[in-house]
Amino acid sequence: MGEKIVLIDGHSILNRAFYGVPDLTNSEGLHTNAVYGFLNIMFKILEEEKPDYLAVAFDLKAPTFRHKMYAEYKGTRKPMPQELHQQVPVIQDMLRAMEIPLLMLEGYEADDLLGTVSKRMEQEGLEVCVVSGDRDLLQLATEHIMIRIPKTKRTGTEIENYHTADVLEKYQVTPLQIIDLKALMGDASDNIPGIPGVGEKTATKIIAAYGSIENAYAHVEEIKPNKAKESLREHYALAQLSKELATINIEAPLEFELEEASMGVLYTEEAFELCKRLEFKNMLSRFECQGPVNRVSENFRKVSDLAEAEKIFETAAKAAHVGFELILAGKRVRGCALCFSEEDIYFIPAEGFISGAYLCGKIDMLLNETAAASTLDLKAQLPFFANHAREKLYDLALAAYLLNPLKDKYTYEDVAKEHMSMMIPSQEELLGRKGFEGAEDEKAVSDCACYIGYVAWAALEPMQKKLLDTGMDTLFREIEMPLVYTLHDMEREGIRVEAAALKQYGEQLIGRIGELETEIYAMAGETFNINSPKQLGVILFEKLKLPYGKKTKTGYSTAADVLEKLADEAPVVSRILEYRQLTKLKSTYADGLANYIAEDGRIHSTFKQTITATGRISSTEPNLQNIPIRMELGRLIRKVFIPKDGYVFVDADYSQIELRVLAAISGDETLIHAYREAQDIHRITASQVFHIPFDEVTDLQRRNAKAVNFGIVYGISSFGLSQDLSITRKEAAQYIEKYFETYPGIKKFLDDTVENAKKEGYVTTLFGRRRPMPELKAGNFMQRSFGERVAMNAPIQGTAADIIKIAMIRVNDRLKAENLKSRLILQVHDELLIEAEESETDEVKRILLEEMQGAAELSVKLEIDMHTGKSWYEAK
DNA sequence: GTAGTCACG
DNA sequence: ACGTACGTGACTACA
Repeated sequence: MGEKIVLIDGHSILNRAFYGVPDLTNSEGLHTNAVYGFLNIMFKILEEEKPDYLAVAFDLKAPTFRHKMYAEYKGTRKPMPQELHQQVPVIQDMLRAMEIPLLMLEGYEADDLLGTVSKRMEQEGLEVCVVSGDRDLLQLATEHIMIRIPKTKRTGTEIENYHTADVLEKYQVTPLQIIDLKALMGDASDNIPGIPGVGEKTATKIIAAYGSIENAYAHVEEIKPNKAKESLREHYALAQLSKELATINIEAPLEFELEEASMGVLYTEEAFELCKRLEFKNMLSRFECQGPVNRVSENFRKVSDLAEAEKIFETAAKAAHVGFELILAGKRVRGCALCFSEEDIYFIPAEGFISGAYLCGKIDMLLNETAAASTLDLKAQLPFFANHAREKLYDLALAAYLLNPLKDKYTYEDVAKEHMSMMIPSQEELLGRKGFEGAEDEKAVSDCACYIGYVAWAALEPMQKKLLDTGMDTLFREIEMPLVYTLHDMEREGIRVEAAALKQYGEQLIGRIGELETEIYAMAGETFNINSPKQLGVILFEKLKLPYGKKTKTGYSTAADVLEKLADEAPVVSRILEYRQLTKLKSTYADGLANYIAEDGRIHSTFKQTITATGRISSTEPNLQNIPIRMELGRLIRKVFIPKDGYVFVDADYSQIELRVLAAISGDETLIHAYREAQDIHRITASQVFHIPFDEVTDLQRRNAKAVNFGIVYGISSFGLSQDLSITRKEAAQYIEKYFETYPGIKKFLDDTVENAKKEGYVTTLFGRRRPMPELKAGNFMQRSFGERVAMNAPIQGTAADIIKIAMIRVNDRLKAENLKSRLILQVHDELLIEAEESETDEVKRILLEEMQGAAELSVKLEIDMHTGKSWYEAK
């Protein structure tokens, strides 16, 4: 068997991939789906063919000989969409990085280059495989040249293969006759004209019978049907032109050295970096076995001997810095990972003479002795530690979050990839879905732990440097790291919930839900699942023929704002709205929360520090940051949140923190002054914007001003404001214009922020937190506008988040420093809730006021509203 | 697993 | 012309 070469039709496969793979975008806003699909097809072919040589052909922009022959050639072809066009240089860079030669020649199309090279290679005795989405290439098929046409189907990519015989079988003509076929039937996609009145069926019959258009023309009188006969007679010249156009030139003057196409490693460092940038996670795993990266695992050691473990901890304490990770299986310590050099990478399992408690104690000690230590996800490990020095401790998951808050996970393999350019297997790959809890493969457990320890150690230096380079070092050390301990304290404390009262609340809802259900079915004339937007849509908009407003991807929208507009049209609508409200309260709050009440009668939510793009924290299992308050019925839920005996709740929230932050960081004199002057910022805004005396501002004017104030914080748009106020876009635009006239500093700040975001690719908060802004590089209006709003909002929301984080740390620390029994238990973005021992109430209030107000020194004073009560309901 | 909806700041 | 306010998490339905 001779050697084999694979030749790929670059544009054609890229095109096919573009339409076959759903849209993908990396965090820079680069579209990547076509590149991704291309590589997948290429790798699949390479795996199947295992060729000795590989090259990819591309068209150049310059006109080809076909343009000279036929002015309209490809003239009317649909231009490539921008999203695809962007990806052409990207795939070319990728192929170059993989050291695959690109075949390009001015005046020739990729087809011609493929034809030329495949014929030359065939002559040299090679097996040739040409990959294209374009059936034109079939004319090249021979015994030794196989044409492969990938088709994207639901089940994946299937590839049709054609040697001479396959073409004959499928098209009833020889490969070369494919050209004649095209000359008759034309090809819309290639702008080959063809002759009128002849389709695929007739063309095939004619060519099968006469062999070529020339011979067919010689026997034109015999041709049937009549329509084809006339057409051929009349348009023979056109058919000849088409034939020439469709003929692939196999003698292009292309310089091609076979040796350069020799299959190399493909997985070069450069290709790896590019894959990383494009965020091709799956693709990266192909690089896994390459290079030195995985050699670290040769130094992994499992240590089960107590004396040896002692020794390792001793050596670790003297190291420049140490990476560690307590390996947890649910509530059990399964061991610990320790790393302090490229050679010293250990997993110490909690078995035999080594107990979990021993390991926890050793790490606590180690942290007090060591110069610096790093780990991933410190908060998860804190329940197992007693006390240790905090200053030299680095949680690298947090560092990774600060460096790019847009990712959805910050696992060790992710950190390794991002910050060490290293591909290592993930926990799931090593241990399966259950992780350390279920894993029985001892070697895998040890390896996984060692990988974690190694990354915790090795990533510190590059990440520390990046934090310094990005100006986020202080934010990391003084806000995010200390906050870990604060959040852990809050999680451990939890909040007391009266189970019986919660149950009662739920039961009280059931009756009314049942009533509504009956009424809705009666009004609809049938029973259906009211909770199904799909079924509900059918009832409202088809059966009851109500006018539908918005449509969603899948059908009619039945969202509350749509239904509210229909409430007057049919009485069933308001019942549906009420039904929705009540079932929400029942399922999410009454029943939902009950499942989370722990043995101690309290709910311990988890606060997540690495989720939001803006720097806020989030709350899960359950989410205690979205307990109802706006509607009275929902608000009543808060009566079941109560302080423990002898305690009260003290609730403090920042008054309009985001708008104050905006006033301060924009430096707008008028707005800053307004905040110094007046209590009611929305009223004074109305007065200033509408040029009327403060006392004469109507409620409507105040409401409008308030909406504009909110809109500004969200990254204003006339459309959004018009929706909110139910006014026209024009009116909304006028409000905004007047607002900006009144507060020119705000306008300048927002404009500058967007401009700077476009230039730098990110925005920052007052404390240096960054949010990357990939959206702004995107071409389409929708995405770009979204990016602009985000750019305006992120510094505001983010700065407010920074401020309350500072306040939380200080409040929590001070409660402890003053030996108080009162504890911080909740944060709801601009609000802190403290469970205060009754006699400490005044001191707690003082601490809250001082630390919340003092968290940041702004040109606008931060005001705090405070309430106390015997339930969360009362304390608001 | 995704889409739609709705609770909060 | 395009068609959304910014940031989250939980629940239900449905493929």
